[in-house]
Amino acid sequence: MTEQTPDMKDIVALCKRRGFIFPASDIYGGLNGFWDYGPLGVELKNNLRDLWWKSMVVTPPIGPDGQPVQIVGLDSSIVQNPKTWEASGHIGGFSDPMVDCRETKQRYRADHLIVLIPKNGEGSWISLHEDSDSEEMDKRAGKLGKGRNANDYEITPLTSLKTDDYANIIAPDTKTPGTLTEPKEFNLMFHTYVGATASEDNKAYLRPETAQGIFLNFKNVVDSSRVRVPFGIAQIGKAFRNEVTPRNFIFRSREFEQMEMEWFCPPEDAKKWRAFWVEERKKWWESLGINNDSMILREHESDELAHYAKDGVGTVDIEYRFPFTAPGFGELEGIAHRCDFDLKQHQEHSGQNLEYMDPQTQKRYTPHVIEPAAGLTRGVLALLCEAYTPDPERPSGVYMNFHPSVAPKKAAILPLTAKEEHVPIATKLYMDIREHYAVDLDIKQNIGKRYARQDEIGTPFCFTVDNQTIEDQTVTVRHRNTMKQDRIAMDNVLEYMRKEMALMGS
RNA sequence: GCGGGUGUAGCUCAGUGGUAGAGCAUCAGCUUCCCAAGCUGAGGGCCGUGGGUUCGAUACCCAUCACCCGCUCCA
Repeated sequence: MTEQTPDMKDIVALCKRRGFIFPASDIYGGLNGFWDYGPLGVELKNNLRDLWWKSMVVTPPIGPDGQPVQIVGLDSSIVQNPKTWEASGHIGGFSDPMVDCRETKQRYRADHLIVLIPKNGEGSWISLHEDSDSEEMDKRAGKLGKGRNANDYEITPLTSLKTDDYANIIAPDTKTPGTLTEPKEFNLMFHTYVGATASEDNKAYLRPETAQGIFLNFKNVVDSSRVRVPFGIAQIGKAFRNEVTPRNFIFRSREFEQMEMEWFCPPEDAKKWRAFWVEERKKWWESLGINNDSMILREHESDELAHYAKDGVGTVDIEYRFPFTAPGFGELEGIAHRCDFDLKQHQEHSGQNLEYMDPQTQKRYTPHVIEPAAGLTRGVLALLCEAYTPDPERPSGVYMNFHPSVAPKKAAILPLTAKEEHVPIATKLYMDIREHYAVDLDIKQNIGKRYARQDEIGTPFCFTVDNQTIEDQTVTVRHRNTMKQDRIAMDNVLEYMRKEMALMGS
């Protein structure tokens, strides 16, 4: 690929101009971290959503044993009993106390700072990042403690100190004490109140991930659907995170949509299944037209693993080279080994038995979970970025190279002129095709303008009715990417589309 | 949340202390048998919002909101 990385500004502008994505509550000046999907954006998003559902629930992949794997769907509510989030660790772990340095304007996670307290009680206390090695400690101690070294100090986590002591603490990137602010809580979960009165008793949360709804329903699904481990439960839905800094268009927004599948398997098979799902998921993104070179697999370092994945075989991210991360990559999907953390937690907090009884071996155990969790809205962004293709050679200057399976419109039916003879034929063709595919009928303005418009919204095919159509019932097919034309029988348009779309998809 | 930048038509932008322009888009008419987004015309903005200075603010000052970049964050 020799093409340049497109500029995010141009993509955002096209999204607004053509009705893919608007700032949420635009007429009131927008709202930080929220976006609305316009007429074409919702088509694109729904296409992606439906393709995921199909690949997971309707036609799940063939497993290692040659048989299709078993996955069922679910749609759980956004607001759950708040105990859910205590059990999941989100109430404790999803809020990080932060301290700011007034002098350097740096911000630190309070639980990532350590403090050196002089053993003899004299002099300032020195704070450092917790991962500082002894060399750095000696250096800071020497500089700020007048020649002392780390051995002259006690090491204490900042979080165990009182805020009264902060006046005597030197922030990690300064020389004078007393510049640290007191810790502020950043809870990333939105909360609300259930019922008419607002009080702590009926406080509830908007889910920060869809996954927990699946774990809450594990027992219900097992008891009602004849599934047997290994099997999966899939869910698509909105999730909410009160991000400190929403950034990069829809990449990190406060309201977003996830496509998550929890795959329950025997603990000893976790590794095998993780490898299986990584492979499957990567193939899936490729099948939607995401270039293989634009994606990488990235194994999480042990220190960045989430609390639920600490003891497992690890997490792999499928990352895409977004224009704002290039030449680096940003997360599109994570495949995590959540171990038995969630089921165990919910079993403990709810008092319900969530173990699985294997009908063959008659053994009870808690299944382990492999979780392919993809961002639907991030997927939309990746599709937009991938499709955006500047082309100075054509009138529109740009076209959206969507894979036909995700394109909001699969074809446009165009009478070459607005003359009486062309319009009724085109209209009839449109009425036939729209039963099968999302298509546009566009009559107004000259043909060049209409082709250009379809290029900008990424319509793969245009079928044009002209004078020859009247004589021999054929139409021209104009291809978006090449601008080349063929002529085919009007009766074959549907079949042609089927064939071409399969071809482009392979 | 901090620092810097930006905010003028649907989009990209110009502009001035005396209440606004271009290109593209949109719409209409014309033209057109294939990219000729060609021709003609029209609609559309109290210049992000709220204050202040001023006889007068889109312009200067303050605040606020949104977006962009960098921190921070993203279990």
